[in-house]
Amino acid sequence: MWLAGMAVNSTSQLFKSLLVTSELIDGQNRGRLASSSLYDICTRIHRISLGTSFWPGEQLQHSSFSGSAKHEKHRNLSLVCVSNMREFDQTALVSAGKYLQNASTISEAISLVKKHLHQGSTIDSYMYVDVLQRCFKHKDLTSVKQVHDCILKSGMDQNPYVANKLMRVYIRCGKVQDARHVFDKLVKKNVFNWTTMIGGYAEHGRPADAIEVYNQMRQEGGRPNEVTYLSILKACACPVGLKWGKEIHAHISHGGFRSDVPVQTALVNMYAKSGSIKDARLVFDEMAERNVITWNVMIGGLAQHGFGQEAFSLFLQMQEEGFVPDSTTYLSILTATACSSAGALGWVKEVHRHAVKAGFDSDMRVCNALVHVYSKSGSVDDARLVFEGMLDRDVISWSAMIGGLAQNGCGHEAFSLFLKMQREGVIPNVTTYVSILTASASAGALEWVKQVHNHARKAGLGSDFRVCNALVHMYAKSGSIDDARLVFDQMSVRNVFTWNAMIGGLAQHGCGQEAFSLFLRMRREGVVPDAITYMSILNASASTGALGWVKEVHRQAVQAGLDSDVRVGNALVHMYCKTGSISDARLMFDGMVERDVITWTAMISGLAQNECGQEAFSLFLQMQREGFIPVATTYASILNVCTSTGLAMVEEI
DNA sequence: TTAGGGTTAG
Repeated sequence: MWLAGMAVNSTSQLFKSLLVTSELIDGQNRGRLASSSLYDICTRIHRISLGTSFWPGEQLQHSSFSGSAKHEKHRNLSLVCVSNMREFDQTALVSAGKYLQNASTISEAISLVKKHLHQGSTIDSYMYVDVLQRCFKHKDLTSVKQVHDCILKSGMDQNPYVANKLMRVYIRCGKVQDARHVFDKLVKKNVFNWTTMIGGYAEHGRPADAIEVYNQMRQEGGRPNEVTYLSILKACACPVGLKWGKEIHAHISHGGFRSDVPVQTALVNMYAKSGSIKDARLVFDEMAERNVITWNVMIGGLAQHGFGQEAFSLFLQMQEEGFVPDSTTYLSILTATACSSAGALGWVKEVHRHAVKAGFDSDMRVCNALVHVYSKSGSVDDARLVFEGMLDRDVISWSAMIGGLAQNGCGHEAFSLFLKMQREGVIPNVTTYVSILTASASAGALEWVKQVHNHARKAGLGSDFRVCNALVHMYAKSGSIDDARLVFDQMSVRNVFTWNAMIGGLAQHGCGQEAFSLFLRMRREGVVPDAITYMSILNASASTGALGWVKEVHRQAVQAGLDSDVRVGNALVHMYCKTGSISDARLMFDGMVERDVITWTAMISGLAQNECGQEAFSLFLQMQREGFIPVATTYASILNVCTSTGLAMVEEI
């Protein structure tokens, strides 16, 4: 038996060799011993005596072994070592990684690990990291569990590398709780372990847990590094994360990371995603150095907040400053929200021109975004042009085009494309079905809705609640309230959207009583109504004409705190007018904090229909004084007043 | 060996 180049035949020799080994391990001599042997020895010593983290530099200090052999701790150490050394052979000293080189599959690698374990040979951290990396690649949870079992059996669960890789794999497989379990069991945690756990929570949208770990790290004296900050900032990049994000910002400033470009970029991103675009811009403007990612984050943040024009200016500015936009820059600027703003089409075309010039017109993701954005900004022709020019298309391309057509009143064409995509071998997913089923109502839609429903059933998506929600909505919209009800009744999981779609559908079909009873059932089943529910149920009152119902729903909306929602308010004004209580309508109208053109039109037409022509006309003037632009319905209402009463205001209008 | 800032359909 050889250890650190010495023959080991007795307890005393073993102990001597351990002393030499520890010297070799220590400091600059570390390199003299083959690393595989070193780790093998360390693993054994660790298993025997230390029970905590075993990084040689930390645990196997020279001094740990330099005391008298008579010392009980060392004596025990030696004795246990001896018993384990019986199983110790030269082959185990060969780097474990080499064993796995021949394993082509995960199961082969695991079999080798198990064989090793069974023979009592040492499995070093490299071997575990190697096999765990294979599990990571394939997101193979069953294999991870088997490897974890081996790790526990060989006592390697305290190895920081092994534990860290194990945590990462669990996180990748969606088992954050299992990662947390490994993490909690770690007696000594290094910055990698802390960061991995924080990053895991960030990846799974759990900011509160990430913050808890981050705070624990600081309390226990851990020092976050730049990667820790990147991870915790990612976790806080959501609306609830803002308050914590601000605290971390202060830690970063005090911790000397003010000029770290990735950390500062992550700060910009955190502020943008948590809703404080002003703070994002502040950090961005103060940065002395930036890179393409920094620009992309700021541009994307502005675009998502609806500041399309500003995003576009920044896009030009970055190029003036010598930065070359990449595909992400184009994706960031072409985000949906930005393009819903008025006048977006102009600069979308401008971005498109830039993308063509820069050669990104063949990038599938950029083209997908363009199809989406053109559809959103109302130019389905441009969307079609981009789509047709694409050499490669994935399910996103097809879904974006289908959704764009559906929303722009081309339901039939959307359906044809839906059939074509399948002919070309692309399998529709939930989004494709939802996209096509959110089409605007059109004549003859029912037939193809039924066919889409059939396809969904065949694809095994017939009971997916997102698809069913869209089906309820679309059946109701295309005229078959019975089919909508059939889908609704067969659903095992329903959310507020499901109830809203059904209640809204019934309301539109003049089934007020049925809508009301469904509204009551929804509440009995513990589903909390939202603004849309109240809006729908108020519309249902139109068919019942019952003022009592409107007042009751109004009372409940107040209780739920939703009466201040402009959509609910509009429906209340409208319904009070419809049921003949113009005084209640006016009371509601006057008390509204926020009004839009619909509010004004509802009140004006209510007054007009209830023979209050003069009042309607003065409200019509007031509306314009307050900066609201009347729409066709507003004019129709007010012109009705003029014709019926003979008021000489027509010219003024 | 172990952690890592931005990214398209609904």
